[in-house]
This record gives sequence, C-alpha cells and structure tokens, in this order.
Amino acid sequence: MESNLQIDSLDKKILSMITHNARIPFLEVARECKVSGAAIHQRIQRLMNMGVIKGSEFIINPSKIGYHTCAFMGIFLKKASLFDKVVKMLEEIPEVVECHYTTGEYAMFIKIFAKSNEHLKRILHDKLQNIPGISSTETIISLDESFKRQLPIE
Amino acid sequence: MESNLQIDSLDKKILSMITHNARIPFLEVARECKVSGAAIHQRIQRLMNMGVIKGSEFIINPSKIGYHTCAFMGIFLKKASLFDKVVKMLEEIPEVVECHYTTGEYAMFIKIFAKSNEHLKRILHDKLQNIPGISSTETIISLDESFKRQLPIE
DNA sequence: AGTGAAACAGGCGATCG
DNA sequence: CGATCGCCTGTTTCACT
Repeated sequence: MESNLQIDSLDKKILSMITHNARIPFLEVARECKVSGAAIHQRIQRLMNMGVIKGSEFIINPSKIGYHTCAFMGIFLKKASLFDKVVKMLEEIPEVVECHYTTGEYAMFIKIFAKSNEHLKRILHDKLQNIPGISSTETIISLDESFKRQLPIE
Repeated sequence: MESNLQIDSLDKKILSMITHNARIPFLEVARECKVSGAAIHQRIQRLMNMGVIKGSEFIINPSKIGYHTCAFMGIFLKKASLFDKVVKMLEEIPEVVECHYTTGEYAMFIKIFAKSNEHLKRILHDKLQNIPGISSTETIISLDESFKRQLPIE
C-alpha cells in the first residue's frame, strides 16, 4: 500500500530499538546511533507524521487481568456487502481485539478474548450471533499462545 | 491461569492510561490519579514484577515498512507431540509474529506477515512446508485489518 | 503503600552550520 | 538534516510515615 523509500538505515535502527521498549530514553538511542538526542527526537516525530509509527503501548498479560480464554473466529456473512455494518457492530464488543476482512474459508476473521470458556460462549450466543448479516461462525480456541512478537525491522 | 485479586482500582486506572500511550509521563498519570509521581512509579514497578505488564512497544504500521500481506495459517501436524519442535522452527521464521496451540479445525494457528503474496508463497513453500511434523496448512489471507486494539481494562 | 524533596537525567524547542 | 545549547519537565531514590 505504501512505499518505504523514505526510511533509511538510521530510521531502521531507531525503529528496531524503540519497538521492543517504548520507554527507552531517546538519549540512549542517540548514543547507540552516534547522533544527538535532538536528531532522534526529530526522526521519531517524522516517522509518526509519516504513519510509520502508529503509537505506543504497554503490553498487558490478559490472563493477569482475568481474561483466560483466547479464540479466533471465522465468520460467514449472508452477503459480502454487509461487511462494513458488521465491523461497526463488532467494534462495540470490547472483547473483540482484532478484525480482518479475509479470503479463504471465511469472509471475516476476528481475535477475541474472554474471561472463561463460559464467557466466550455467552459473547458468541448473546452478541455475535445476534448481529444481522452474520450467518454462522467457527471458533478456534487457543490453548496456549506460544509466542507473540513484532515484525523485525529489516 | 492467574488471579487478579491484587489489582485494585488505582492499578486499573494506571493501566488504562499507559496501555494507550506508553510514553505518557508518569507525573501526568499521577496528577490524573491524584497521587504522587513516586506512587505511580512504584505501582508500575509492582505490576511489572507481577507479570501483569509484559513490556512496552512502539506500534509500527507493517505496510509502511514493506510488509503488504498479512495472513493467518492453520497448521495440521503429523503427530500432536511434535508441537514443541514445530514451535521452535516457526520461531526461526521472523515473519511469523504469533503462534498458538489450538483446538478446533487445526492443531496450530499462526499469524504471518510477508512483503507480498509472492513472498508469502515462498515462505510457505520454502520454509513452512519443509518443517518436519507439519502435514499441511490452510491459509486465510487478510485483505484488510479493519481494527486492532488492546483489551480494555475493566 | 504513599509522600515530598532532592539529585539527576531526559525532552524538546530555538538557532546555527 | 544534524549539532549544540538551555530551560523545563520528568524520573528515581530515600527518609519518613
């Protein structure tokens, strides 16, 4: 979708340092890259303006805040044109953390967290299956997230 | 897996502020929560020690760094006991960003980024299908990530 | 656990090459 | 674009509660 021609090797080095620790002092990045802190500051500002950096976040362990069930769900739609409306409805369900428009087995694909399997069942019955436009769903329960990481920079 | 009894409402307020902006000054969080900066500092330290906070990261837009294809893949194994070895092999493939042990259609489920559909095909043929233990795979290509977000805190 | 002060360090804008 | 400078703000520790 977008070019990456404006990203040079200094940008990549900065990105690879800050993607794994958002609280790292920019001066530390600067020392490692052998430039001034102000240069890092400007570069990161530029990367944000370009949309390369979308933001920053602390990573929470879902099970430690009570979410013990993780699942993926494939969704079949009655009509493909209902996609936008279904996305809006899914956005209203806070447990749905990721939503994709897909080809392959399903029309849509989502990732969802729930407090328990029982809770997941309730979300499925009470919320998902009441969304007009969804004809059926298939659930894949994750018994264990073996790893989760960021895309490496170059 | 874990209880969340040790997390009180101040912790939740802190978490909800820092999950959406990892660079927010702790003093700003402190003012909002009407406690001292040192208290926030201690709380966050404690949440890290408890494993509630797993780290922090800048969020990169994959397409802006040249990764234009996103896919999910269901994996069938020859034997369930090969799971651990397959995870190790998948970890060697940097484009694989998420790996789950699942029930349902598949034995395993992964999320993967590639530079293009052609690149995805190469990863699939040259790397994934050469992993001993994998009997077959099914690919779900994401044409669009409609949204991606964090689990809300309470 | 939380506070406030103090010492230290980093963020970030202005200005100059 | 990057460097230097400088002020302002935030971070972190510590003694006290």
